Amino acid sequence: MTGNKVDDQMELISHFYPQIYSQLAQQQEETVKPRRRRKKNKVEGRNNTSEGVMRKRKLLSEEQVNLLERSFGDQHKLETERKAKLASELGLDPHQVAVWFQNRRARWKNKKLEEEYSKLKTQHADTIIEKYRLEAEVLKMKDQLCEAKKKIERLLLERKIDISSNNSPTSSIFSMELSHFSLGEFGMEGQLMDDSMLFVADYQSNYVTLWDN
DNA sequence: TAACACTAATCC
DNA sequence: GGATTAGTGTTA
Repeated sequence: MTGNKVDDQMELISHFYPQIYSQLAQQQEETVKPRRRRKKNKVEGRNNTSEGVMRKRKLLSEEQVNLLERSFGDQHKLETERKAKLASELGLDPHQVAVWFQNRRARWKNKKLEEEYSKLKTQHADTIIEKYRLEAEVLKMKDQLCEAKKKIERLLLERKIDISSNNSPTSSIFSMELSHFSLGEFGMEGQLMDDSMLFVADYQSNYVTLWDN
């Protein structure tokens, strides 16, 4: 029952977190050894229960469980002294108290494991969402870059046309002004160094070569 | 020998 | 069928 759940969790971890999975798998390999199965309907040992006789499971009272829970809340480990004290307080066999603590620790561990797993699952989902958001942002920025390039090309074309058609002294001043241009809508400013090289400053004033023919 | 993992048996 | 109690084998 519990084993299958853990197997499912391991499968998911192996899918989403291969690195973590390999670590866990290694830990499991180191700790889990093959065990022999217990035969069915053979209750023996303590209380002189005879072979083949069905075991009667005695449910603990609410009061007993409450005290055990409080004690477990204080400390998960059960020392011999505390076990004897609890057993006498509850009117139980010290072995029963030990078994109860053993089972309680197992439940606590399972719960912790499930919590850890669901935390990992949430983190994974958040990471996927962030990945998609960043991918969309990259696409948007690529579009912006493409538009900026088009605009710059138009400006360069206009400049060339101006230079060739207007050879007056003012044309050089005009071209100087044109060599520095603004692409405010793209959050950029550009500086044309010559006909083939262009530098663009972004918001942080980091100059990058936009293209270099 | 206690703690643990696994399992069966039982209860609800 | 899930939760609980308890038996069994292994390990440190």
